[in-house]
Amino acid sequence: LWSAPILHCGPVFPGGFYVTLVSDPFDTERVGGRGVKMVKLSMSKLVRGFRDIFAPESDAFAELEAAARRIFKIYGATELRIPTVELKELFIKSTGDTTDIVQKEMYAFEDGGGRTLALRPEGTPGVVRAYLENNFAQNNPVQKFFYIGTMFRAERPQAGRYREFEQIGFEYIGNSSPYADAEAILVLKDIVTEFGVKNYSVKLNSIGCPKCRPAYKDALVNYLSSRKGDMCEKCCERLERNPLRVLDCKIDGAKFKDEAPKMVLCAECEEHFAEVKKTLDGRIEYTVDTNLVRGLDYYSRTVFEFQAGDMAQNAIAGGGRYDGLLESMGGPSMPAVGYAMGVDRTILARAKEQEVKKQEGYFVVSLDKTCNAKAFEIMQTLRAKGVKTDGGLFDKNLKTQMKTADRWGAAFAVILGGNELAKGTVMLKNLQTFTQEEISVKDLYEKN
RNA sequence: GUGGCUGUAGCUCAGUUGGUUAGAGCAUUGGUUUGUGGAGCCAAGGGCCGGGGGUUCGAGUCCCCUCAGCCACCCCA
Repeated sequence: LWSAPILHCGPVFPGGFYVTLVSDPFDTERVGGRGVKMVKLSMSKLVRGFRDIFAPESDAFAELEAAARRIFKIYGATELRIPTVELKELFIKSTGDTTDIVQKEMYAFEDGGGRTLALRPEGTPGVVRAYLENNFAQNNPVQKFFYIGTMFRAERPQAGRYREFEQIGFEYIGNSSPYADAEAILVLKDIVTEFGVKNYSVKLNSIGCPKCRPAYKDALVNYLSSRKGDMCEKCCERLERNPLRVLDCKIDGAKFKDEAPKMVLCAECEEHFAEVKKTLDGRIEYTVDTNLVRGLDYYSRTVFEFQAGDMAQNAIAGGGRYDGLLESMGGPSMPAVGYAMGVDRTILARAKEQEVKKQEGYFVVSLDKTCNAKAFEIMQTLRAKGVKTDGGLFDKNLKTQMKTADRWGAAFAVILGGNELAKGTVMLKNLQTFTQEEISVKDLYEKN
């Protein structure tokens, strides 16, 4: 018993106390005998990096998800719902065992059956696993999937960076054509536009394939090793794990940029990239950024990133081609391209652009008890017509009801008092222009 | 994960070299002698001063620990 962890037992007593067994029998605070302690019940707290999302932010989530579903449907993509938990090794194999995501940000745990599982840190591995496991490669190889769900990474939280965050992802499997790359980028653009983000920029690059990248990587590592003395500590680490990142270093990356060997794409990659750019020209504004590198191991050829906002976490979406991933996971050789969009960051980007609160619908006000029944009837009739209608605070005074109408964002107040009730009319007040008119209830219904 | 800043009412913030019962604005609730909100007036409610420990006659204030948020790094969406 004494080695057991703290056990809660028994009911909560008045004053918010409950009895608990503690593992240390010599606990000095014990009150009820050996190892038994009265503890003040404390309000459960939100876990760091996790959060509650209320309206209007929760509305924005629903809006973006709806916009994405509309656009994906137009592009012929189908929704794939993947599980939140996978075997940990899936992420090690696919995301890459050198990435920070796998090395230190995964929520991994052992379940009761001795399996080592992990909360998904990204969606692509699950989608690919589902594709392979259900043998799409044989039966119906070309697939356009999208998914919507929250991901988990144990990073230090910051604005636009949470430990549980939502991503909307797109994976186009089985098409090696540069048009597939363009399609992935354009479907993303259409969603961002549909949702209403205006100020964003698109960065594009090609990081080559297993034919041309290793040669470049070797040349770069060679060069950088010779310059190790000029590098910051962190870059020396980067040199081991992800040498391309050294050129991005804010401390002294610029020193090497000009001298460092340049990426030379092989003929096939060059042609592919040229075709992608040609297809995008005139359809989307973008800039080629030869320093754009993805942090995940599986990318090849085309990589891209959508950026918006002024904070450090300005990447609202990122992705690229991953032709080698399926084969490296034990599947057939199968090309693929995809991306993930950070829902929170996209919403944040739009919120900074527009702060106008929109007013819509009716708020029904009743001035005294004799009018309440009729007022409620008006509310339900408008609702039956599909019009956003609120109200019902009939016990409150007029001032409070009007204030509430304003606060809840109604466009019109429908005011019903004894005079109107007798005549079968209402006062219809436009809350934006301050004007009002008396109209019959019948007219009110017919307007909607 | 590393470094810096912050934490007092629902929100934004005052709070003096440590000293009575911790304040303001906005918000909320009620009233304004009975029908009009987004700047009228009057009144009221609302505080584990993030949490724990220490120093002291006395801590919102000083010290230590801890939790959380923000910023930068790191990384990524």
